[in-house]
Amino acid sequence: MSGQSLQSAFIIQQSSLASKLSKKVDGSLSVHGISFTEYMVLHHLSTSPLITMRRIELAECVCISASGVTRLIAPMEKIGLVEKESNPRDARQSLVKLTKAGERLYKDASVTVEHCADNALKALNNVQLEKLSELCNKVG
Amino acid sequence: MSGQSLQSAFIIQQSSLASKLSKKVDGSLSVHGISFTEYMVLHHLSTSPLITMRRIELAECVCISASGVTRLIAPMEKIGLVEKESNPRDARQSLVKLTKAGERLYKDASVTVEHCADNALKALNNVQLEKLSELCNKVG
DNA sequence: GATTTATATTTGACTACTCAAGCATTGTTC
DNA sequence: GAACAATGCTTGAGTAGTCAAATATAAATC
Repeated sequence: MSGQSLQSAFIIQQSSLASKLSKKVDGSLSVHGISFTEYMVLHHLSTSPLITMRRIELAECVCISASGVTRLIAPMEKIGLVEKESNPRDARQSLVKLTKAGERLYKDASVTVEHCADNALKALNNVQLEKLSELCNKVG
Repeated sequence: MSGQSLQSAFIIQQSSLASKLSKKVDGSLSVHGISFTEYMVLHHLSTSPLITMRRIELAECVCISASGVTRLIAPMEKIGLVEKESNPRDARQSLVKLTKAGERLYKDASVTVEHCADNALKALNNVQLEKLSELCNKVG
């Protein structure tokens, strides 16, 4: 038996768990016509003070590349979930702002995500979940 | 302040953490010429009793689709990390078996993954990591 | 203030998947 | 044992990203 370190084992476990969870959430969001990644954009925008973010900030938050943001945002803009704003102080930037429609969709989708999350995490009580979250927070 | 449930918040936190961790591991594995997904295949094969698995089992373990396995395994077979075997009892099956070279690469890559995992998880001691792992296990 | 360097974004070419359809084989049912 | 359904796998077409190069603007340096 070649012993595997606790750390390696956790990395593998975590990757598998994340896959399963994100597929669940992604599936549940399909009724709203958005992916989990798009939901993440709406989430980060709506929790941002001016419901507006730079594309690079979004990339960082959503854990994708800058070009990934460009390609992700384009269709969201087309269907009116977000709109482009420019920063008068810096013409390089292209700010992304949540629209009213985007905000509405985010609220609706959040209900779905909550149901899905509750269901996926029903094996844990609130104390356990808080502990888990705290430990994850230490890692990241 | 629209309160977000503990559950939703965790799903988002977890997804972001998984992204970061898997990118780290993936990057570290590049010196061995394999991706994290390919490492997962080697891992599951090498911990399997006959170092041999059906493609559908692999798909399940690695959390990708059956066609994903087909496309993933093809180049691994070409470079000799795994080989195809057939099941005399069921001609539909195409078994995947770890080769000696695959085993060697897995061992080398595991050292890298351990270093990477140790580094990524250095904020947690063993007790905390065990607790974290146990809680994740309850979820999945 | 001209030149160089750094930053923000987009684009082209690519990779790593996905899903749905197809094919071969096996199992079931009558 | 013939017909139908289910299983294991592959293939074609599409999607969601990646990276490196290009472009535009801003900041720093001389």
